[in-house]
Amino acid sequence: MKTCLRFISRFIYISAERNKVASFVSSVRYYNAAAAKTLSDCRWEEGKSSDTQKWSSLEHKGPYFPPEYEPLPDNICFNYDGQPVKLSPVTEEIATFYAKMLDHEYTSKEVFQNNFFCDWREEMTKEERKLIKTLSKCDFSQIHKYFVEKSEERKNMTKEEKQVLKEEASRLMEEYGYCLLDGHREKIGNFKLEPPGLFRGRGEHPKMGKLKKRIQPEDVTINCSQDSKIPAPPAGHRWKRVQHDNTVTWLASWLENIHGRPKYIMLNPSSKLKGEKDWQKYETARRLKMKVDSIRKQYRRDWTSREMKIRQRGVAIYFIDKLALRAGNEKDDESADTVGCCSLRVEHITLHRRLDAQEHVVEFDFLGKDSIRYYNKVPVEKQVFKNLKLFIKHKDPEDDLFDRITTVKLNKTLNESMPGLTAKVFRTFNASTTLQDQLNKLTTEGMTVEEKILSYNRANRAVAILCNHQRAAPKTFERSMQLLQEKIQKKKEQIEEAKKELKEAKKAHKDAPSDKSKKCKKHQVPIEKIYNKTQRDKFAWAIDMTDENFQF
DNA sequence: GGCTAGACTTGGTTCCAGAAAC
DNA sequence: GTTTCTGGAACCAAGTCTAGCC
Repeated sequence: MKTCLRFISRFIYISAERNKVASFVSSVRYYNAAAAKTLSDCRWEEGKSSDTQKWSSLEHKGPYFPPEYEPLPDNICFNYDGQPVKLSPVTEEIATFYAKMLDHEYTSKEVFQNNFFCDWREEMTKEERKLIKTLSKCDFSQIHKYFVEKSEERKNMTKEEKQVLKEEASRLMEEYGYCLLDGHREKIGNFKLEPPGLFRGRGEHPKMGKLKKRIQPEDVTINCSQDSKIPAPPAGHRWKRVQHDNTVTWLASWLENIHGRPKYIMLNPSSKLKGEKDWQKYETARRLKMKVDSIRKQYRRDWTSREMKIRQRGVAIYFIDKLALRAGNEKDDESADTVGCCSLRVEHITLHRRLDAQEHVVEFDFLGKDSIRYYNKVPVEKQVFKNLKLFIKHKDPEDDLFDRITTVKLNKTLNESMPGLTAKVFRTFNASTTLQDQLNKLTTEGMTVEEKILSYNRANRAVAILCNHQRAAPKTFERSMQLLQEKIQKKKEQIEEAKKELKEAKKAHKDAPSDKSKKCKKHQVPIEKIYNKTQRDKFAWAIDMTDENFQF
C-alpha cells in the first residue's frame, strides 16, 4: 500500500466528509433509530421554497471586512539590490503577501514569480517602479522572518490571551455569522470577505501569483428583503448596490479580479435552503435508479447509430455512467489544462486490443478537476472499443475525442430521458449505489461497532476510488506511516497474546462455566460514531426523514 | 446554435484547537 | 508540561448547469 501511495503520491480519500454524495445513504444504515425525530416536528416539512422564489424575507448584517493592513515596524526592512528601501503602504502590503509564502513551493515557480512581480509593479508608486525592476534583486527575508516570529508568538500565547481571541471570534460570529431567512435564524457559510493576497491556482495555473485585490464596500452588492434592516456599509463607504432579489440565495456578491467572475456570500450547508437543495439532489438520483435501465439500453443502441454525433453521445454517457466522469465543460485558456468526459482529447486515451489478459482495454490518463490525475485501465464493450477507434481516426493527439458533442447537448438528451437528469446526477447516483451495495456486502448482523465502522470505511473507500477522490500526501506522511507500522507490529503481538488468552479462557469455560464467561454484547452504531457535528447538521434532513430500513 | 454571465455545487487545502503521546 | 498528531471547520478554487442574448 505504501509503495502504491508513493507511486501515485496521493491519497485515496476514505473520509465520510468527502464522500458527501454517499453520506445520505450511509447515515441511514448505521443510524440509531432511537434518535429519530418524527416527520411532523422537522422543519423540512415546513413548506418548500419554489424553484424561482427562494425566500420571502431575508435580513443580515452584511459581510465582515478583513482588518486594514498594519504597516511593518520600522526595524523590518525590504532590501533591493542590497539596499534597504522603505516602501509605500500599498507596495509594502503586497510585498508581505509574497514574503509570507517564501517557504512555499509556489514562489519557486516562474509563472508565479512573473505574475506576482507584474501585478506588484502595477501597484507601486512611480519612484518605486523606477527603482524595483528585477524580482531576483528583491530581498524579502526580513519580512518573512518577521511573520514567522509573529506566528510563533501567536502559538505561544497564554491561555488567557487565547481566550480573549476566542471570545472576539465568537462575538464576530454572533454579529455577522447568522441571518434571518423566512423567520429562521440560519448560519451563513462564509460571512468573512476573502482577504487580499496572491492567487494560488491549482495545477499549472497560468494566473498563479497574481494579486487578489482587497474588496471594498463599493465592490459589494447586498441582497436582502426590501422591508428588512439594510446592512450598514463601513463608515465613510457605500455599497455598490442593494438589491432585493428573492430568486437567488446569496446575501452579498462581488467580482473577483483574477477571472472577473462573481463570488458570493451564501448560507451554511446546515441551512434549510441548502438542505432542501441537497435533498432534491438525492431524490433526482433516486429517480434515476428507476430509469437507469432504459437509459442504458438507449445509449447502447446509440453506439451503432448511423450518425456520428449520436454514437459519440452514447459512448460519452457510457463513460459518465460507468466511470463516474465529470461532464467536462469547455474551458478558457486562462486556467489549468484539465478535462472531463466531453473535453477528453485523443492524447488522453490509449486503446489496447488486449492488455493484462483482458480484451478491449481503454487506458485513461488525464488531469481532471483540480488537476488531479485520472489514471485507469478499463475493459470496455467491444462496440465501444470499435467506436473509439473510429473517433480517433485521422485525428491528432490534441484533437477532441468527442468533437461532435458538447455538455449542453449531452445534458439536453439526458433531460429528455428524465426531467432533471444531467451528467452530474450520475456521479451522485453511482456513488450512492456503490456505497449501498458495499454496505450490504460488507456488514452482517452480529458485527461489533468497530467492525461496522471498518466496513463503513471500506465502503466509503470504494466510493472514493470510483469518484477519483484524492488528496496530496501530508508533509509528515513518511514519519506517520513509520509510526503506524510500529503500532501495527505492536498490535499484532497483542493479538497473538490475546488469542492465547482466549484459548485458555475457552478451555477454562469448558472445564468450569461462569456467568462472566457466558456474556456476549449486541451493538448498534450510534450516528455520532460515523458523522461529526457538521455532517449531522448538514444531513439533518436525511436524519429527520429516514428510518433504519432505508435503502437508496 | 453558440456564447456568456451568473448562480450554485464540489471538493482539495490550510489552519488550528484539542486530544494523545511522550 | 511539552510536543506531536488528528479531525473539524474554514477557506476558496474549480467545477456544473441554466437562462438569456444575438
